[in-house]
Amino acid sequence: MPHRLAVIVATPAHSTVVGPLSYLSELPLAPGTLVRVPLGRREVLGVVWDADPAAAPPPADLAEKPIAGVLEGVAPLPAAWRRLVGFAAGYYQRSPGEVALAALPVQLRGLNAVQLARRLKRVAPDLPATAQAAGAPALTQQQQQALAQLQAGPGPFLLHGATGSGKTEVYLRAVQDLLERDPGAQALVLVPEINLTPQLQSLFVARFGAEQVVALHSGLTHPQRLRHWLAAHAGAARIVLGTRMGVFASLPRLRLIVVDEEHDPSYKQQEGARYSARDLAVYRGRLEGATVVLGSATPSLESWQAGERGRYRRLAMPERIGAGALPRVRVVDMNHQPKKAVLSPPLLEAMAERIARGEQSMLFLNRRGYAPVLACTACDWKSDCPHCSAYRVFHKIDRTLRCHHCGFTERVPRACPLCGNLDIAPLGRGTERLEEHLGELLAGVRRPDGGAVRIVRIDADTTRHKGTLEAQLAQVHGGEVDVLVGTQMVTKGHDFRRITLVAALNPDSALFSADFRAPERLFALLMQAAGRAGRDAAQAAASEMWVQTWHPAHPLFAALRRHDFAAFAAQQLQEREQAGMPPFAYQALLRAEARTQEAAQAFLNAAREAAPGLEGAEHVVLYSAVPMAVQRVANVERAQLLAESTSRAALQRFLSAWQPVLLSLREKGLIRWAVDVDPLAV
DNA sequence: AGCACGCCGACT
DNA sequence: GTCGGCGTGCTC
Repeated sequence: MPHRLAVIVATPAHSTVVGPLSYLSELPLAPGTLVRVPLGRREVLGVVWDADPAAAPPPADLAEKPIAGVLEGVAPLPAAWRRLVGFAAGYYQRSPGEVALAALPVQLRGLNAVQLARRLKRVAPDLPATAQAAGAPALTQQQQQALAQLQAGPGPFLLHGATGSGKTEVYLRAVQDLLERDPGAQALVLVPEINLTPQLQSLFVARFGAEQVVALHSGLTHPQRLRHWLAAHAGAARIVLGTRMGVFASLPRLRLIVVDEEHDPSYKQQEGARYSARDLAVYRGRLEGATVVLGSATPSLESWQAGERGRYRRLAMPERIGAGALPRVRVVDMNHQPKKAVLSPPLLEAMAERIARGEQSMLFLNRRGYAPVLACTACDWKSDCPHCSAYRVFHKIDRTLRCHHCGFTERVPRACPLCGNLDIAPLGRGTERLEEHLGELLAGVRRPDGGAVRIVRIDADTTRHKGTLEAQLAQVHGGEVDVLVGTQMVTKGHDFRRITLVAALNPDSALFSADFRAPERLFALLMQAAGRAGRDAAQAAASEMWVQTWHPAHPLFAALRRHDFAAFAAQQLQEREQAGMPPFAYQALLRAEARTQEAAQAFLNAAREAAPGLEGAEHVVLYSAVPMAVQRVANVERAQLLAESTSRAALQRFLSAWQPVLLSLREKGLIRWAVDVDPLAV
């Protein structure tokens, strides 16, 4: 008598196939076993799932097929991993199959038994971990205290450490301590961006040896990804460094999870299953009895509030290592500067002084390209994207107009396409134009060796090719650059020792944004940027962070001047509480994409009308359907509807009850829809 | 998601 | 007369 198996496969969330599929097998197979199963006319990878005793038996007329095969040599995925996937699928309203299969290396799908056996042989042997204490610096007192509390346990911990306070060393020591106590244990260290993995990896490899450490992120080739994944899954790799996808790594002996820069929005996946790797890390830690450390100089208000409430234990490291003071913050009131000045005279003067002394400055402007819009001076033509409700950005370097939403690119027209006027002008400025402008402004300034000022720009455009970011960073570190111009990309993580002046040119839009999280992000960005300056203790005293603003009296700047995150957080949390916003309320967005805005909104309105009476609905407020901020992208109209509740559990119950209703509401013209739980931008 | 089937425009 | 556009529909 063949055995009946529940198997999950990569079915998308809104397919009519919900829940695990039922297959037959000659042999009983443990949950977590990787299998190949026939699906339609294809054969796909699946995971044997835990049988749900409450599930209805499959219908009598269902012709169950036998599985096609088992992936031999790969141990079944552990129960804790399956529970994590099951939780994530439920919480973020997707199918377990979609979550699970997205978390597995794609090569598992394609390899036959022989190829897989060959790959398995290459996975590093299961050696006990050996911490090489060599090269470990002595800990400061505050680092020792943080570490002692971590070891005393349970957590989760929120490590609130100023930039330069040595959080990374605390992570390294926590891992070292873990491996010394338990040579088979595994640690997972997450960072927000793939760019930050190489430097972290070299630190960990230097401390623990290359054979202990593997990376898991989207920048790996398929064979690398498989090899690293298998090493973690087999327990051979003791330390896994990864981006948000790493939270789903299979780690049979996971004991420690570090989420560095926990406030970073990159931890929230923005497509498919829209999970928060930080939140799942906390859940996973509880599930597996692993210590969780969330680290940041500017924690998310969600995490900070959890600290206030005692749900997270806060560890404070307010001081920079060495004598390094935090840079002095200088707020320039643009109301008192010459009209149209992009760089205020005092800032320009301060930069010129640094250049003359052989020091580096860094300017950041959150807008790449030359100018965000090109406009005709005679009529009202502007460089709209024909496919999106957005302007195309002028890139002077190749004389193109590029849409940053859909990628549509054209040569800049010689004349206005509407009226034929030859005079079309850039409006506003991006990093490209700033770089050019700066070259003119600093043309008369000389370096100590009498040479001209050297400016380098770092943004997504200059680093498109592999290796260029590293090369540009090396230029900065090597002192071959006097002024660094860039987007927020340069403010993250990179340790520039020679920079003594950092300036934010145009941060005001975030102060009055419709997005209630904009001030939080701006404060984090400015604190992060300030942290770039004065890393070298010898120069720290003279380091400065400049901010140009039209609203110098804004409380955000007062807190920034004092480097006082706690004061800023308290003020923001008070505002959020009064307005009933997260973390004092829980949100979910229903997003719809359709051929027409009407069709998108019709779906959302129907969904809203179907809500009353559903479980949890009495505790959930549904707002009106509205077009998204960028209403049309690549000729697809987008709209969304906000659901909000003061009870996370009620919101969850409601979303689960809503899902089947949404499935039945497919309007014509509707392309796709998705639920985004705990959205970052509303 | 794939991968089918299924009905209407420009080509060998 | 076919090749092929992508609009619905199904997969244990």
